[in-house]
Amino acid sequence: MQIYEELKARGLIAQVTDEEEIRELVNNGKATFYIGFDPTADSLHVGHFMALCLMKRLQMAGNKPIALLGGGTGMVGDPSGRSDLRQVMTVDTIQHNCDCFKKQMEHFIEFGEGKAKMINNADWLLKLNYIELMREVGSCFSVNNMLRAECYKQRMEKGLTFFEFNYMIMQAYDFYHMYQTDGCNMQFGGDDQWSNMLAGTELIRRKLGKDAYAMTITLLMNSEGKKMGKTANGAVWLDPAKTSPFDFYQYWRNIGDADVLKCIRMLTFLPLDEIDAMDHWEGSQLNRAKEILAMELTTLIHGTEEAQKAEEAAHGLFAGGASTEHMPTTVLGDAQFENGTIGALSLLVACGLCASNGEARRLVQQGGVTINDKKVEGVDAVYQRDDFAGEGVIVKKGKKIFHRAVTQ
RNA sequence: GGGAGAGUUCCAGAGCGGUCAAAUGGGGCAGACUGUAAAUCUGUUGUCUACGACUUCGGUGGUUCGAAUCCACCCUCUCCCA
Repeated sequence: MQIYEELKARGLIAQVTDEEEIRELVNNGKATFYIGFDPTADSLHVGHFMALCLMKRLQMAGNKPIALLGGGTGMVGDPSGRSDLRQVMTVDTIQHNCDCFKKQMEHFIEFGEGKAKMINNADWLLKLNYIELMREVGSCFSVNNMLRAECYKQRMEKGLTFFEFNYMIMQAYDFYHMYQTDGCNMQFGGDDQWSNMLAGTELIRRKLGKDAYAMTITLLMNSEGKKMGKTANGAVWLDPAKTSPFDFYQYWRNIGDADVLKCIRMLTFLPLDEIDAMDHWEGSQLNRAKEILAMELTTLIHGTEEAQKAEEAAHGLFAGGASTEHMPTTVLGDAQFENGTIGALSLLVACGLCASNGEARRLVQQGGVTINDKKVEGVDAVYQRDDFAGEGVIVKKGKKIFHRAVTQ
């Protein structure tokens, strides 16, 4: 099976500008393609990971990848599909985030001579002169068309500033620029980027009279139509300091039945026939598929060793006989103890399991806290300092959240 | 530039002088059920030294015994006209 067919079979391809041409280019290793990453945070997330996987797959098929850091476009911020204005980032933040992205990307993709290339659009965008830019490309954009673009729909109701409106032009300019400097003839990106990407192929056609292509990756949505890779507390990050390997593993382990196979197909490198075999699994058997998904992904992101630790920890906790080894841990200092004891509520807050004393109180009253395998019966429960020595104390919030507290 | 309207707790959105820590829905958290799933049902959802106290309704000042609610100015946003 050739690469294009494989991508299609995995459900990764959302939209393409010219299927025949793209198939031809990609399958024969003739594409030089770029994917843009705007430095909106100090870590990559699952969406970026999908893009990086795509990059890797296409690279293995002989195509030349360019990872484009959005040091310039990040100065503006993409309004696509958003209902409100993005927080405008400071120059320092953008630089910091770019550095973080760069470091993480190097784990997944090999950069260097003859391999993948990494460039930053700050290198050309920041130098642009307003009047010159307008004279060069301004006449190639129809405001009427831009306003019709799907990505601005939501903003037409709440208002779109001229500042953000320009984002599309910046992104189009990137493609136009790299087409000339790097022979970049294709752009990939999330499906929400479709309008911006078309703006680029259109600009190249108008300015240079040449054809360039664009293809979007299906956005990872769950069966309820919500973007995956997000929790109530924010994204599922690739940086272990922001989302621990254990939490990362658990996110995928806890995925809904309806979404398991789709995720395995889109996110893992398992052979398709193996995945098709799982397609018949039903009911609680799907739990096995969830374990496979969680294990595969955690391995890809954090390495075999971390993945195994996460799996062991999960097995330990849910199959009884909790292993405290890989559990998130809080070290309690002297200040937290009063006369050698600490109250249950303070303990919950100290471990970061509750945001406030009141929340902890509620939780205990509702019977949601277990400490050292014993349900906490009252809000005035107290623990001795000695209890925390050695292995420490296991605090369990609800059914799935385990935390360990120790003394120094 | 002119005119109209809006800013309420995580979000949407009621409230229009005391009975407001603020209806309702969503989301979150917990309990029951279960397969570490989904659906469903129940409770809960500002803070605290907790049957009481304290701080919140864009900002600042004012009227009043009393303000999310009234007035003034300011800021932000939306809509209509140019």
